[in-house]
Amino acid sequence: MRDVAAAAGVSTMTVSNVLSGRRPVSEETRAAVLGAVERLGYQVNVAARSLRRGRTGVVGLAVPALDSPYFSQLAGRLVERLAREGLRVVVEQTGASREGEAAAVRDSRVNAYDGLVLSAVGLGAGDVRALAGDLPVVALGERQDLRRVDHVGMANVEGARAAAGLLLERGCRRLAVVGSPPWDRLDEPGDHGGDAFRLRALGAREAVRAVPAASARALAPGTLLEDGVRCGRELALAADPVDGVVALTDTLALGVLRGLADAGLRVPDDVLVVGFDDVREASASVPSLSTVSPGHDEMVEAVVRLLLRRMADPAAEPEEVFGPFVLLERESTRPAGRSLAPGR
Amino acid sequence: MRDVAAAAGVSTMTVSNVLSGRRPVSEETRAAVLGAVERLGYQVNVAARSLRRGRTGVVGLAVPALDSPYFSQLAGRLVERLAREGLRVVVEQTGASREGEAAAVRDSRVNAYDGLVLSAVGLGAGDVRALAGDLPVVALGERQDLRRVDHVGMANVEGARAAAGLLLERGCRRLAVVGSPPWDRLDEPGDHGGDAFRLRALGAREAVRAVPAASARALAPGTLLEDGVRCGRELALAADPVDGVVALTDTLALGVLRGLADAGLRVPDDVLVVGFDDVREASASVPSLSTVSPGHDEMVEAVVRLLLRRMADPAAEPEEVFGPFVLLERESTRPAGRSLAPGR
DNA sequence: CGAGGTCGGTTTATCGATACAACAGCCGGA
DNA sequence: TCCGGCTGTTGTATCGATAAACCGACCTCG
Repeated sequence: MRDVAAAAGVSTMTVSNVLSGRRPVSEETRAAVLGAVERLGYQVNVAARSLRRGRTGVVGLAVPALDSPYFSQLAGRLVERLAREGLRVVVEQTGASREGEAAAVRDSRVNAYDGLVLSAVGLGAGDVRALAGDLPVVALGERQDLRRVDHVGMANVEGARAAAGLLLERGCRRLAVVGSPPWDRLDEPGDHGGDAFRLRALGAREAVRAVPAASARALAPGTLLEDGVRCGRELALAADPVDGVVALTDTLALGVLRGLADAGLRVPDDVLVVGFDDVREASASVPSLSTVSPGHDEMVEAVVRLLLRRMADPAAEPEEVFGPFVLLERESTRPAGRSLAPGR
Repeated sequence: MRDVAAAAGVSTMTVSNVLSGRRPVSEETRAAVLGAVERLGYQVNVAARSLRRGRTGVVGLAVPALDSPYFSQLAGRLVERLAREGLRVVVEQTGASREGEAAAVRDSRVNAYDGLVLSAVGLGAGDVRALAGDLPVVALGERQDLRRVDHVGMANVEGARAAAGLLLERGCRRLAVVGSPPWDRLDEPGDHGGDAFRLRALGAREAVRAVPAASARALAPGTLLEDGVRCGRELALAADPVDGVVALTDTLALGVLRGLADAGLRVPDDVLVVGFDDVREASASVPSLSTVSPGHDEMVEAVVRLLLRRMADPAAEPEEVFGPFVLLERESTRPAGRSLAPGR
C-alpha cells in the first residue's frame, strides 16, 4: 500500500480511504490512486485488514455431512445468499456428533469467523451458548430446548403429522415410521431435547393415535441412504406387512423405495411412502416421492437475517423463527390407478 | 499473549513457541504456559498469525454447484481429507461459468488462500495460469488443453467407451448419448479444449463406431436432474425409439430414468441406461443405475498430494494424474429376466 | 584448552492496514 | 481582519503473533 501511495503521490491513509470508502476522497486523488492500484496490480492484504478491523468477513457453516442432499442443497443456498452480503462461507463437517459440533464451534472462534451457522444435532442450546461465548451463532434445523440462542426451525411436528395424516387419509392402517426413536421415548426431551427426528416422530405419532384403527411401528436404522435401503428390505420381508411408510427424511425415504423394490413390493400399489425435506431428488425418483417441503427459501432468509442482526448487535434478544411447510403429493402416495400429470 | 506470558512468568515468544511447537520448550515452563492459557481462556489470533506467517491455512474449493451430488460428494471427501492435513476448506460456487471461475481464482488471491482446488469447466490452463499468478492451483475433473497446470483427471474417454460398449454388448443398437455436444463437433477442442462432456462423448462415439450396425444420436439438454427428466421424456416420445441410453453424468442418468418412467417405458426391459460418476444415489435408484466409477479416493489423494507439493515448491514441474475407472453393472443394464442380488 | 555446538530462553523488528487525532486550506459571517 | 466550521489529507500508534538474532550456560571434541 505504501508503494501505491508513493506512485499516486499521496499517503497510505488516503489509499486506504479510497479502497475502503470509509472517508470521502476528492475525485482527482481518487482517480490517481485507482490508477496506481491498477498499474501496480495491488491487492489489499486481508490478513492485515482482519487483524486491524477485528472482523474477517467469513462465516462458518457446520453441517453433519456435506454429502447428504439436504445439507448440500442447504449449503449451496446459503453460500450463494451470504455471498450477496459480502460474506464468505467455510464449510465444516461435524459428522453429526457432539464432539464434531463442539469442535466446529471452537474452530470458529479460533479462526475468528464473524459468525457460525450451526446445523446442530448433538448440541443443545446450553452447550452452544457456553461454547460460543461471544461468537454470533444461528442454530438451524431443529428446535432447541432453551430459548437462549438464535434459531431457525421448521415445522417438524406439524409437517410430520400432515405426512402421516396423508397416508391415513389414503387408507393406510399399518404404518412404519422410519427414522423414529422408540415410540415410548418420544416425550423425554432426550439428551438435549428436540432433535428433528424426535419431533417429526412425535408428529407422526399424533396422527396415528388420532385414528383408532391405525397402528405403527418405529424404526431407526440410521440416517444414510443405505440405511433406508436396508430398512425398506426388512419391512418388505417382515412377518406382518405394512401398507404405509413415513420416512422422516427424504434420504431415508428414497432408500426405502429402493429397499421395497429389492423385495418386489411396488409403490404405491402395495405400499405408500412419504418423505420429509423436499430434496431435489424426491421429484425425480421412481416413483416420485411425496414429501413435506419446509420453506427452504424462507429459512435461508431467516438465517441470514438473524445472523446479520446478531453480528451487528451481540446483545440482541435471541429470536426463534419457524418456516412454513407444504405437503407435496406425488406418485408415491397416489392410490393405484390414479395417474398424474408428469413433472410434479 | 502478553497477558499469558505475564501470568506464566515468561516472555511472549516462549508462549508462542509452546503453542506453535516451533521450538522446544522445557517441560516445566511448557506446563506453566499451558496452565496460564487454560486459566485465561486464551486463544491465538489467527489474523495476526496469518499476517506474520504469510500463510492462512485455508484452501479454496471452487465447484460449479454445491447442490449437485457429484460435486457435493467430492466436496465432502476433500473437506475431510484436507482437515487431516490441518487445512480448512472454503467452498466457492462458480455456476459453471468462465466468469464465475475467474472470480473464484481472483477471490482466492484476494483472500490469500494458500491454495485452490478448481473444478474447471470454462477456464483453460492458459487462463488459469494467467489468473492464478503465484497461487497454487490444482485443476480437477477434466483434461486441460495445456500441460501448464497441476491437474487431476479421470478416464473420461475410456470410461465412456466402456459404458457405451456395455450397452452394445447387451444388444443395443440405437443409442442416445445424453449430455453430448453435437456429434460432428467433438473433435474440435472447443473453446478451451477438453471439457468432460466432450471427452466422454468422444469415448461413447468410438464405441458406437466400432459396431457397424449401431447408430447413436447426441442430446445436450443441460446438466441438471430436471434436464435429464425432460430428455428422458423426449426420448420416450420420439418417433424413432432408442434401445439404450448413455448418460454422461449420473445426475442426467437418474433424470432420464424418471423421464422414461413418465412415458411408461421400463428400464431395463424396454431401454437400457448407463451413467457416469458413481454418485451415491446411483446405487439406490429404481432401477439401480449401472455407471462408470472413477476412482474417487485415488483422485482425492492425488489432489491433496499435488496441492501440498505445489504449496511447498511453487516452481515444481506441473503434473497430471489420471484416476482409474471401474464399470459397475447394476439393474439398469441387466437384460430383462436376469435378476440380481439385492444391494449392488 | 579453545573452537564450535546445543539448549532454553529473551529482545526487537517486522508483517500490512487502519483508527484517530491533528492539520492545512478555504469559505462565509461578524 | 479574524474566527468557527467544513473538507480533504497526513503522521503515527496500534492490532497480535512471530522470525531472526542474540545471550548465557553448559557440553564436546580435536
